[in-house]
Amino acid sequence: MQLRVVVMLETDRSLFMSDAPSFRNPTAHDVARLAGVSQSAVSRAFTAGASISPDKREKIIAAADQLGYRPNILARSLIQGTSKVVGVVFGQFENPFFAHALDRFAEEFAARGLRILLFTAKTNATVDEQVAELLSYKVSAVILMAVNLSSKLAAECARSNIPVVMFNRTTEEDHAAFTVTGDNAAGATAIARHFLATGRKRIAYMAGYDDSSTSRQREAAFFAALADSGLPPPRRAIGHYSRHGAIEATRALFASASDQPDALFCANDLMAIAAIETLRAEFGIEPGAQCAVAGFDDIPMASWPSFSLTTYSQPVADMVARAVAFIAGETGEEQAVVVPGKLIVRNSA
Amino acid sequence: MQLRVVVMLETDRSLFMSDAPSFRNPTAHDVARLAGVSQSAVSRAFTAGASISPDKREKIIAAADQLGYRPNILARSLIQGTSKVVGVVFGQFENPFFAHALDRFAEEFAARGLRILLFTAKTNATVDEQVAELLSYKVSAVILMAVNLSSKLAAECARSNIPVVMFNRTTEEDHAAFTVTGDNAAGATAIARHFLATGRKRIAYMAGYDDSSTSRQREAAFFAALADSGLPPPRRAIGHYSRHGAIEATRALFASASDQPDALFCANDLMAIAAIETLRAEFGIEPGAQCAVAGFDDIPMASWPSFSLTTYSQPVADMVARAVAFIAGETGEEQAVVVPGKLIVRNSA
DNA sequence: ATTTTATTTGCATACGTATGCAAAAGGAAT
DNA sequence: ATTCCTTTTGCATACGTATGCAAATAAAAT
Repeated sequence: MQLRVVVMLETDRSLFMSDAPSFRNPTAHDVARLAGVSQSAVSRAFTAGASISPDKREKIIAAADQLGYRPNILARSLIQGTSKVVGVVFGQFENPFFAHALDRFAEEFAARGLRILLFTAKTNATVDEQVAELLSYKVSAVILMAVNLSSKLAAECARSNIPVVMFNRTTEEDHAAFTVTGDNAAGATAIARHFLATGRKRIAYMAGYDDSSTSRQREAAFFAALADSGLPPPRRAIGHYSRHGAIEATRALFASASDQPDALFCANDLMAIAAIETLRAEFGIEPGAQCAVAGFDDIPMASWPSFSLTTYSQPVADMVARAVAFIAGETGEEQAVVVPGKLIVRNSA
Repeated sequence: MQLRVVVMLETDRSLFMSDAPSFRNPTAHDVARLAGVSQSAVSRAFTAGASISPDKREKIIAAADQLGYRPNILARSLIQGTSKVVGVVFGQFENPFFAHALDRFAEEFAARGLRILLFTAKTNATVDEQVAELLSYKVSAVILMAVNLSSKLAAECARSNIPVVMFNRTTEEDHAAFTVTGDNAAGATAIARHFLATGRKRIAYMAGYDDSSTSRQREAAFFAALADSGLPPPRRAIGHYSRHGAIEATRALFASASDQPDALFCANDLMAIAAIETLRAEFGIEPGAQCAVAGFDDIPMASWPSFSLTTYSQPVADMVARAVAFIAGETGEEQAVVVPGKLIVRNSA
């Protein structure tokens, strides 16, 4: 009677064990044993273009299916010294422009058998850490979306032969990274001319961040175009590329009831839309007539009837395609690609 | 003299090597050699809580810095049989609800030293492939956002001891996955009661997908609540959880000028906002008065003045926290978590 | 000074796959 | 039948790290 109890305990434990963390996935050796071949053959059966006879491959695949075998990508990457993974450092979830770009990247990468290892960085300070860790993963490329990388880490990437792409940002350092942006100068100039052509005089600019190349380039070209026409430098506020920041910036710009701007160029659409809503809700200003509002990006929301935002487009799909082409080595020597967009005039200006 | 030349050639070659594609990153062995210790010691110096004296660790870290050494995570994961990576399968980039959730996941994971391997799946058919590949990466968990997994693959994950979380979806199969959702039934019921309390009679429902548990649950509860009050089953259209689909669905529901609904419940906010805009732009209907519109999620956009959408909230941060807690093993035996939200009444209904 | 105990260290091996190399097998050509 | 060429196959090793184990060292207790 007592023995019986002991046996039950034993059984119980072994059942537990097979369910427990110690479960071992089948390896290429297991498959090889079952199929009566060598481990090398199994490896070749799962490697496109490897030298193996069709019938043997078939036999191996059958054995693999039976065991539920699946090659361990970590082991493969360890040998090959590189993984089919691209590191993406992402900052701005709030902005649909980047969400869309991430979506496009995912799709383009998938078509090339690449995966995305996603890192998020709220501050530029953390970007370096993230990229450093990406190196440990032997990623085959790094994409920085709307964040800046220190030249120290850019150099480290270069040393490890890992291409770095800055998406929608540029860098002063030469050869630190491949950059792909929209045409910030042309876009800002087009917006400025449009404002001037429609008789705007009291013009304001809402920046993103002061340390963002994108915002600085748009600002510089915008200011220059206005100066060319003899206008004074526009009033200016910083919206931090966020809705919340843009609302505050709008309040600041329009606080003085006696001297409100009659045109506002925001460094991106997200902020421009926030400005439009704030003007309507808090100042009773309907954008388009009394005050023109323009953005940058042409995110899908810009065309929604509620906003009908005049903006300069950044062709996300093209930009992503250029970045991916660079990573795939399908491109020349150029280090900075500028993808042209176009002025899209809607009701807001 | 000649020896000297040879030495220079040697130097030259090694310099060349370090620049060329075949550049080899320093390994733990290199660091060990430089620091005069064993490779094991290097490994221990980089492993928290490992047995190593403080001064030796210091010496090793110094040598590592000098060489630019960084542990190869692939090798580590290979030995340990698991990587600090969580696979996320993501479908809906268009919907800010999921973008926000992804952001929260990224942050919670980062705090626990976990990384995200991102897969996108436009169709449910591809989800199985993606998850299968995730298994090859020895991820420590799988998160499915707004997609369904076949029970076959769920079983395979279970066999490999990889926890699976379905975010904002449920499954009929027992123990196939941990599911975390908002309170679809309570939410839909609350919306229905709100419609009834405000005297709505010709009520319509816009579904997401027919095979989405979320949409089905909301629909069932909504229909049941209306039936309880003796109303006929609402008119119904499918919006595919997309803006485009929702616009078409709205047109279909309001096509007959003689018999337009006076209330519309959309399975999520994204569609509800599209409906609001379509009603305004194409039917001259201002939501709130002539026709009530309600959504589900309470995405940030719902509170924007342009929409002021009545909705039932899904607390993203809580939902994500529950999912992460499950993965981290900080939770009990429950298989399905329902996080309550609340009815948020704004101007649209 | 000696024993006991705790801590640190290196050795050796394992993780699961890819791949250079040489042997074997299969075909083609003579 | 023999040679030659092509394809297939297995052996052995390497990738870079973690870890059990025993030896060595340090610290504590007697």
